[in-house]
Amino acid sequence: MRTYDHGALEKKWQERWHRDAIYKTPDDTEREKCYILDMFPYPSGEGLHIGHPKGYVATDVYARNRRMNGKNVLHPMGWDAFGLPAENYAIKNKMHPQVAVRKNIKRFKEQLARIGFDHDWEREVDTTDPEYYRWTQWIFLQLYKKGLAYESHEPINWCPSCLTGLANEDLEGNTCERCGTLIEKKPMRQWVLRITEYADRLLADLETLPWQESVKEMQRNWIGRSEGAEFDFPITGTDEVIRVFTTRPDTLFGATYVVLAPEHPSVDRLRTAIQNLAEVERYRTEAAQKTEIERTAGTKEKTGVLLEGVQATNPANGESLPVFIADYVLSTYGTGAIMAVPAHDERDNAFAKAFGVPIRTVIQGEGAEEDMVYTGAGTLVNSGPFDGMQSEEAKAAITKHAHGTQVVRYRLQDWVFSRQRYWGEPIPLIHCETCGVVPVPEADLPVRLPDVESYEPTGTGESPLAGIDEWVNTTCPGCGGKGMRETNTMPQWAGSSWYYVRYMDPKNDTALVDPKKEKYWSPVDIYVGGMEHATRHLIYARFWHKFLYDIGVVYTMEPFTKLYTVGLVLAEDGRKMSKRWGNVINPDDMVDKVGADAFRVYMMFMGPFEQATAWSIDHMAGARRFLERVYGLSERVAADAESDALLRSRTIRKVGDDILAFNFNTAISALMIMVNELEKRASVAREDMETLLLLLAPFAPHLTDELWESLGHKESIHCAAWPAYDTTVLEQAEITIVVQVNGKTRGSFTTAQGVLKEELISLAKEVPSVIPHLQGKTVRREVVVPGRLINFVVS
RNA sequence: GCCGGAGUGGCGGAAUUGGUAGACGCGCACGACUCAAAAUCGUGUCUCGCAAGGGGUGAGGGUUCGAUUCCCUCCUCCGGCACCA
Repeated sequence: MRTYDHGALEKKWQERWHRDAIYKTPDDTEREKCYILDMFPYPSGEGLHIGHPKGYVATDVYARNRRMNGKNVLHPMGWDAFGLPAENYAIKNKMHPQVAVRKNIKRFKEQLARIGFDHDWEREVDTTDPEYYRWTQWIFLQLYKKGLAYESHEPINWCPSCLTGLANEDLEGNTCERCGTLIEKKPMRQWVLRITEYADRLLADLETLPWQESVKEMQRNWIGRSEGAEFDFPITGTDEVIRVFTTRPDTLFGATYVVLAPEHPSVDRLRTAIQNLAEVERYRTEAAQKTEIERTAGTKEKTGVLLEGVQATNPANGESLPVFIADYVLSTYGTGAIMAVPAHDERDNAFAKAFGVPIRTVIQGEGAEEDMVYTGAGTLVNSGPFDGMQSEEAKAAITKHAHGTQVVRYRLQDWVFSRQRYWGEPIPLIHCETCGVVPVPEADLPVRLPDVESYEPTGTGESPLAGIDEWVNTTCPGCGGKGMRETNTMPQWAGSSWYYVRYMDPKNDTALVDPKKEKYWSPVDIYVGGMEHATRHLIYARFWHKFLYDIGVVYTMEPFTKLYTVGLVLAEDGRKMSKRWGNVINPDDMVDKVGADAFRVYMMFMGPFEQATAWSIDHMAGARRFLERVYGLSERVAADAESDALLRSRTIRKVGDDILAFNFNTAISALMIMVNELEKRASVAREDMETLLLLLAPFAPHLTDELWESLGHKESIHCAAWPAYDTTVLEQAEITIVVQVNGKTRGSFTTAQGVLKEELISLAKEVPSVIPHLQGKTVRREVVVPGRLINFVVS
């Protein structure tokens, strides 16, 4: 008996697949395509994490199955290599980030190769390759030209540890997602993308996507749509008008004061009217520094300052109202100003009680309790001509009456797109004293990232690029005069926002993508990656895709049709893997131990793909044992063995359906059942064995190719056709009918399919274990479920 | 607080539209092989009961001939958003 030496066997097949280029993406566009994509990895210095291969094995299995089914498969891989970790790694190890990235990519590739993936490496992309980021810059220029990229000096999130500005999406609460440091608000010059312009489409088109509900819901929450109205509250004795946003125009008569966010620009314009200016300024300064910390501490205690001498007029009833500034009103949401209705809003209520402002009930609702702030809808009271009206109706009526405007507001904020760090795509703009901001001509792209002596962030609000005079100083493309290059770089999320397009046409140097190729391959049919990208990468990519659609570069509204999120691989102790716990599992060690095939089979068998599951060395050993048994079976193949068409057909159907539905664990279970069956026999029919190998090939590509060859095949099993199941055989198979009496199972019998109801009933009554339960009883009802069961209701 | 997802043996987990709960694997027990062990193979493995039979899918109610699946109330865990007006 031969031995299953996975080391030598896997090496042999990996080399042969490479030699024969069997995974090369076909050029012809006649056949049906399948574009299956992994979220490409960040090539960190740590090497491959165990979570990576789980997703990659799934797409690999799927891709192999599709290829065997005759589809043109695009299953590429690449590197998302710009960004902070590479830069920090480079700083720490005193090497150029590009050198560090190349080194890490090499390591990742070796690790991936050992697991036997079917990626087409001719289409590899690397976001740090100037030929790649040339097009990232090109997209930025198009955004700029359409007015969707703008320069701003607003206060933004600043990480005092990473020394860069961040987008809202880069925060975890009030801390930096990367390093956990508390975020500060810092006014600085920055480039911002107008993603809010696409908020409505990003939200609406979610409905067209067959994604899992949780991801869609996360995006809905992130975008945060609310319908309401805006009203103008004029300030007495000035030209100033405060515009407020509310979702409850029906409560307008209950407004007893107005609150502005501390940063609200009206405060500056009202300086002469404000009698307690010193106090106001003190509060504003405090708020600017303290807000974030206080919010983290979780105190909801209301603070604020009355603007003495300032009165606002309620547009509904002409009432004169006091005006406050308070940090519970956010400058970034709505208009940065609210009308406060303490009777029907928890926060306004708390503030009003703390500051002694009157509280006026204007809504009476069912279930309203004493001492509780009623925030529901109801019947209007104390609302002049609108008394007695219902909330819904009153919203429109009062909006009209008080000359308000119906508006829709989003929680989503524009995408802060500049980073004050070295390792990113340079933003392709030039500042000129006469022409202002001028885009770099497209012919001059890429604007290459120059070498620099120190990659360390400066912390000054400028990137290290600002220190390279010979790079910064250039000629203005507009007037030919003196120009200075933009020194901010793009965030890590830029390159990953369109890479799936590049794979379709990776070598194109005259256009972002050849329209013919884009039309053929787009959209991505299956996209697989981590849940953590739900409100970042997946929103950014959808935004850029819609923009590319608008400018006619791509032809679909959405980039990714199906989305599967990889469930976390936990450590054996059930906790997250972490160096701190010392419970990290290294994929290389596992592959050494049991081989890539057993590793792959285990990863797919460990549980439902999208669910978090703890690693188990024992369970992985079980996967290895399973493959040993397949190996053993192959030595029992005999010409005179009886084949089992029913077993084959059942397994073919189950495995095929399960792979397409991403139910890999039950697919493997079906293969195990087949092996169990075949093992009962003294010898195995060639046809049965070949079917087993074909079905197992996507999961265990090396072993199956070896055994396939040993059966005399010259061509790789991965170029063979997926077997078809025989419908007739399945239809002619006997089925088991369960017999119940009063809903309790009392027996079963087997019969041919399609037997008439009457005959089934008489067969059921004759089942020995059923007879005693019917004796002396009257059958009141006979429930017959075709092909499944019969239930006698007796008394 | 709002929203989404999930609770099934000792463990990972299976169960078409409501139709034999616990497939498959791990572990464990016993047996075979062995001087012995490992490996391998065989048998058993939700629970109470000698058995017939009863109970059982987080808890309690309901609908139904029949509920892990549908409805109501509640508990627990995971994830997202959260002073968003």
